[in-house]
Amino acid sequence: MAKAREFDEQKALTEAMHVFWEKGYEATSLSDLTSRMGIQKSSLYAAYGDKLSLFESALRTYNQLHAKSVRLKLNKMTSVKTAFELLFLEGALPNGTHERNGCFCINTMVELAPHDAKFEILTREHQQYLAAIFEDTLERGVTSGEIDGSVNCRAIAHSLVAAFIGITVLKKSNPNREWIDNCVNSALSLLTAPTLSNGQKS
Amino acid sequence: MAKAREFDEQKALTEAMHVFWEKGYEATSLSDLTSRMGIQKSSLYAAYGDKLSLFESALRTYNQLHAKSVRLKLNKMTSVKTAFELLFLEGALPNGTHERNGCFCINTMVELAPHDAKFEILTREHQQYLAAIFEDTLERGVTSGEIDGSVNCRAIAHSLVAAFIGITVLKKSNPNREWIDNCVNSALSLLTAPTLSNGQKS
DNA sequence: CGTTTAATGTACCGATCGGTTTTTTATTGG
DNA sequence: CCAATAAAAAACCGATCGGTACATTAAACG
Repeated sequence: MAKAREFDEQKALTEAMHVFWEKGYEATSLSDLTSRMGIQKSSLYAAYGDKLSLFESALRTYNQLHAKSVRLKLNKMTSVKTAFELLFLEGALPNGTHERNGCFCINTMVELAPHDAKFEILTREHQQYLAAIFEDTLERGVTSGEIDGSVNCRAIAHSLVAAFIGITVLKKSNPNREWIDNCVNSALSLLTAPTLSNGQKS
Repeated sequence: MAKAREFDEQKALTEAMHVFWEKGYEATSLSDLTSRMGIQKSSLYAAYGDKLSLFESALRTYNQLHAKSVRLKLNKMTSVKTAFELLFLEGALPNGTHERNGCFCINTMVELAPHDAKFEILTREHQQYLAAIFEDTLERGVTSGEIDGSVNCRAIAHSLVAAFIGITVLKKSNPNREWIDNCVNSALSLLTAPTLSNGQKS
């Protein structure tokens, strides 16, 4: 046997996640990473492979944390509507991170998904996962009677995911508060005012 | 007097726009630009300044083309609802560009707006401009009787902009067709089913 | 304790980055 | 036809890029 790894692999990965999250893939240099992770380049390559595969690991870490955070946030409130309202207004930052960073997965959808099939898939799967969480939450609302049972929960979940993306990205341009409130209200209206065009499959 | 510029300044700028649009700011190198623009580095710097200011010019060009394209698309159809449906499904690519590129302005909101105040402002102003176009279109629908006169056109326009962003970004992960259709239907439902939560200011 | 073995620190790699300087070319006005 | 002038081409710049090779250190086992 030989030396054991001196640094906490998961902790350093979390640091990498924050760097990539803040700056994006291209704008992040190896020295950005090593300084924030507190390790040397050789250790980085030994533990995580090259820059792109480290990025992938960082994104997978984020997606897990994010999904857990979203699930928690939605389950915390008894009112489904209030839960979504909070989620949309605040986002779901795994830790107390700067709001301007937005969502790491969304950022990656924009930067890498169009040019790399691996990230197209990875980001799509996360959106599908979020949609499933949303759908579960909506069905909880149906069960509790808060939401009309005639609505198509899956279709609404799909729309809420897109609304979440739209609001998250829009926030990056620092629009006024009223704008965001309007968007949130419209999104929430989907679960109180089912129209014919929404309740049925195609 | 001396030599006149040999290349078409506006045409080369349009080429630069397409490169930045496809690859983003960081991933685009000067040689990417010069080869696509058909000019040398010295000409580039003389005509447009450094990389960042060329990017800014390219984005401004895009925003103008995009706004014009959106306006045209919305005014082409007599039915406001159909017009928005087409816009949301197809986006508004100034020329026959690859759909996966999405919207250059949205891409910039994600990549640069959080780190550069100039682009935060520039992208926000474009969203505001789009919202104004949307609002005009909605009011046209109210005038024609297609849309209920009690709706808050500005609030709905705000929401439609966010929905547009959400759908455009979501598309980059290549979701199934049903998903997009659900999102479009939900967005359109905003202009047929005004709920109380949406019709009033705060 | 000493050897093995892997993790770390350091020096290094060619390539390319954004940007500038210098040289060449061409055009226009006198 | 000839300066004057500016555009275009090409050579050049230090810095940094992602990635690697090698030397050093230290821990676990016999």
